Amino acid sequence: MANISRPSSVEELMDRCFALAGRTVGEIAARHGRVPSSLLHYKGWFGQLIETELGADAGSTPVQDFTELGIELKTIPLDGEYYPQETTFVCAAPLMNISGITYEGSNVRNKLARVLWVPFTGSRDVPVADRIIFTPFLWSPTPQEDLELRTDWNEHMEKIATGLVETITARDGAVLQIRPKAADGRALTQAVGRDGTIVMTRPRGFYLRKAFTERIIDRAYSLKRDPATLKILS
DNA sequence: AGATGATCATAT
DNA sequence: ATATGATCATCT
Repeated sequence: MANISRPSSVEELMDRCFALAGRTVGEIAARHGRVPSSLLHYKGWFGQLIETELGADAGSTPVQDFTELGIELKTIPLDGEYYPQETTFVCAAPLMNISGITYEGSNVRNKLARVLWVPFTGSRDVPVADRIIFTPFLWSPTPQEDLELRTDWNEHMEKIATGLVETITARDGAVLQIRPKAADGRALTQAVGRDGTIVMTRPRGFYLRKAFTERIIDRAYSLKRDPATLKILS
């Protein structure tokens, strides 16, 4: 596989995106090696494939995928009716040394400031190689969406700051939830405890609820779940 | 059926 | 262990 350079402009990045639109994963992956039959053991495979195709080179460093362009890349699987099939991981939830952190300066705000969404077929009954890449699009939170995110973020961080991490469940947060994010259930990390002490707990991450990303998809594609308008996806 | 909690791969 | 990339699968 030849290396693909970083796109030097948003236009160049989007041109590469449009070249992927409507094509199958099998076609795109042909020059990258074999396509897994299931994503069970390769959960991030598609995301990494698209990163490579678009010229992202951040690797596992903690920066945006396209730093110079200020853009974060997110692939999102859609089910048979074009609804998000999974929640979207945003970033790890800080559980220590959080005094002074504000929503404005948070990782959540930064990551979601400008996102390049790459929707694709997520249905498990469709072979990975046959899945379709829909038209990618750029998104930034509307003032309303930013407020929704801020509200949830503040609520979650207030609990974390006061030693209530363990009381947070995935049911909390209207659009932004907190769930475990680790290799397995044995992974532990430090967190603020009840009396300001340090306790060990499971690492957590911020995730966007499907109802939230569904609105984003709807807006981008002007979707009203009307079969007649679905063709624009491919 | 859909959401919550758990888990999978790789690099550093 | 933490960062990146996420989806799986059990439970309600």
